[in-house]
Amino acid sequence: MSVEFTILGVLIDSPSHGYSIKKQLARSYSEDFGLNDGQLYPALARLESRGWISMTVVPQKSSPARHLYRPTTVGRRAFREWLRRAYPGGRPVRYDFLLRNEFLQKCAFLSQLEPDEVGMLSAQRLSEVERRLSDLEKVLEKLRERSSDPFRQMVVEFGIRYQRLWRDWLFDLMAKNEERVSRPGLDPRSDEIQAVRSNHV
Amino acid sequence: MSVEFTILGVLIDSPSHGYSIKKQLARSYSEDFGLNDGQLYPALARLESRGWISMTVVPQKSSPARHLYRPTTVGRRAFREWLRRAYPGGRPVRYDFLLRNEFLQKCAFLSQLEPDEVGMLSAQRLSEVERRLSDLEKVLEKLRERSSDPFRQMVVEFGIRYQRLWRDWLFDLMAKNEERVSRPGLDPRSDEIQAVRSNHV
DNA sequence: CCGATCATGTAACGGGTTACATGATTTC
DNA sequence: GAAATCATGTAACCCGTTACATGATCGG
Repeated sequence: MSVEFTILGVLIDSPSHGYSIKKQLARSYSEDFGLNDGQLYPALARLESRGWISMTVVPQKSSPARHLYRPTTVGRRAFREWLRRAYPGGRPVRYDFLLRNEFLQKCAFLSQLEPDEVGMLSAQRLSEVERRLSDLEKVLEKLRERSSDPFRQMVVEFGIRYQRLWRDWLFDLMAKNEERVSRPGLDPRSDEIQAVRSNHV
Repeated sequence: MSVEFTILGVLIDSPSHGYSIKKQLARSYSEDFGLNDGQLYPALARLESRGWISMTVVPQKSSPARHLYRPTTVGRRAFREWLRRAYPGGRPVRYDFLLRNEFLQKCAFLSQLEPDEVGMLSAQRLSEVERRLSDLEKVLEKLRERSSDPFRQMVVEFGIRYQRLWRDWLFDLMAKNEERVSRPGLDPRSDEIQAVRSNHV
């Protein structure tokens, strides 16, 4: 269900073909928003079979024909319902941090590694974060120049703040890791031993 | 692959049975880390069939027998390799914000709704965020009392900062939304019309 | 007696990821 | 001549989610 609505939304903004949807998303949210083909084309097919969009073939001279998709009335209605729909009361919206992020997953077990190994992993992650941060900052600037939809700007703004959160947090992590070096005491595996000794359950 | 390593890591800390793994994770990361049964038990089976863990049945008086899992030597080695493994150079680590989060997905299209509808959705999301924030703060406090692994504390710390990011960002979003009320000008659908008029591609 | 807790799983479905397959045109 | 861009898709695999299925004990 998830990516489908984004695609539908883009089509409501302006009818277009698969390849162009990809481009639009990359342009508004950074290249890393890589909507892959194996997701895009089947999603379009599903939307069509559900009657939410309809397709016309537009032949091109000197390049494969485009499949131009347009939202139907039913599709527009479904989209608006989705937009308005609040999350039904109790539903927890599962862990939206931690999972899906390998670094955080690893973090929980980092005391098993030597401090310098931890340092290397963190440094690597940091450089990735900074690359993304500058990407997104450029994207936001462009959106501002075009004075595009303020809510879309806010989405990118979120991304920027998210990268900054990572950056600051990584600095703190590295500091914690340094502390471990200066105060040795515990060798990397001591936690494990303690835990095993302590019990199960 | 993803949850499997977390499970394996927990088993390396201390051998235990499925149900207890669930509990441990809930305890260290908040109840919202709901590792569901349909994920947990098959994952254990896969880990076993791969030879990374081994199982012994431990009968209980007055409750179903426990299946106690222990990491094997191969399993420990695989885990350490995973821990140490840096993300192979180029791999982009797809969009880790925006997707998987319905609210952000919706945000991109929020100008299609009336300001008060946007207000309601944001307020709802905000209350969810605050609930989580206080949950996680309690978790962190407990971890500190037990003076548990500093890296695990950092994971929860990340979660807290993440919720705070959401909170602050939602305030800004609500402010932007208010601005829209005071300066009417654009009716909710004007963007759509502009876009359609402007062109496709 | 009811609901929570302990304890195990399976089945069906949907969706994301990667890789494969094709082929013309444009740019360096 | 090679690589990128435009343009479409399919197939296989893995994984996550939800719901179903079972059953005993314990506390209120």
